[in-house]
Amino acid sequence: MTRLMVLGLLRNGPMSGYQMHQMLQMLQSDKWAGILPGSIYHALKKMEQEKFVEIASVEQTGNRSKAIYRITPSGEQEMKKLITESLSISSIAFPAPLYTGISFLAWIPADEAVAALDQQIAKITKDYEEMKYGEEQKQQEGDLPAIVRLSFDNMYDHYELHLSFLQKLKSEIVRKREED
Amino acid sequence: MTRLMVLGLLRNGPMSGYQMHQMLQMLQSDKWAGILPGSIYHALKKMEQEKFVEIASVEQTGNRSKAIYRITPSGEQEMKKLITESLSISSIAFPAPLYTGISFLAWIPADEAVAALDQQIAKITKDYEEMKYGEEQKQQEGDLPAIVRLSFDNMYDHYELHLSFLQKLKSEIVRKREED
DNA sequence: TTTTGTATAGTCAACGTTGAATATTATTTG
DNA sequence: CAAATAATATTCAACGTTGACTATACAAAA
Repeated sequence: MTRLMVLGLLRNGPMSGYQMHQMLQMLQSDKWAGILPGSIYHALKKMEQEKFVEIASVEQTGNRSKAIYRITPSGEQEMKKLITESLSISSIAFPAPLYTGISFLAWIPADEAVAALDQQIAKITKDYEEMKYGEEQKQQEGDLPAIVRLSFDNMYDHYELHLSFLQKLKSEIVRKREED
Repeated sequence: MTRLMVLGLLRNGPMSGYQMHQMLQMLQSDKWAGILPGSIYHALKKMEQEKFVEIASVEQTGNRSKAIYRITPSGEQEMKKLITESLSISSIAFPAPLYTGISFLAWIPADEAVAALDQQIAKITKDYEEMKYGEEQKQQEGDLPAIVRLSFDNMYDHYELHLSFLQKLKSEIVRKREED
């Protein structure tokens, strides 16, 4: 996934690893992709060996230098392969850490569980609102392509599904505590 | 997550790495947790060094031997810490590979994209049905605790949300192709 | 103008995951 | 009963991720 992201970004013109990192932050794709700088540089080094990318130039600023990478023809082939792959594999993702925690809920006091869930709810709610706000801004710069619209809506659906699940969990824990 | 799973399993009595692997498969938790044998053995070795688990005994079957691990008191403390952690961190998960593929959809022919999505739809549909079937079986062994019920329902919601998203994507790609 | 802070640009060791490989025992099939 | 197949039990090298660390350049404040 990191590899596809890197190749995809380079497909719109040469750039440095640092620029990629900045771009991912601007596009909010750090929210769902979570690609850290280290992974970008690693992917660049690796794909340079494999001849999928190459250094186009090295820009100097005083004593500091940055490497500008470019995608190669065989890199473009690889990119197409990765796109098809990423569409065909199962991308379904479950909140695995939460499920694991739930499996062993009985081993901690109900109060602690509720407090922990409240922390998560707060964090997700904040992310959700930031995303909604960030998108309203974009809305004003003309309307988005239908597919982008669909993807954003899907992200919102995920936030809503997850928040609703967390709330139900909390209620059930509280209900059960009252029961005893 | 692997660590919590391992400690949690050991909390119900000593067992071997191989038994853990089998148990995860039986509980369908391989569906959402996706913990491979290698990770289990690695976690056991690591946590043995950290004194969270220890070898309770070594069983021999002819020439082959298996190690039975047991959780230690400090392992139980660690487990509680990990439970709280897993409930408090943000567990929201997006279908990142799919989103990445979508971002670069324009670089492959629409037909290939649709074919790839169809593959994914087939796979997910199959998983979804297997899960539904597997659960009907359990249903008959008395009803499940409310929290388990909630978690299963959440898994179904995830399957349905994802399938619906994939269908919408397909439609939009087809619509756009017709448009030209 | 020096210091403080922040943006730029990247490296690297430690860590966990993956999947192929290994080796032994148990079971089925011809 | 021999051969093939499956189940048991684990190892390990290759790989990617993480996050802390380094180091330079630039801007702002004191």
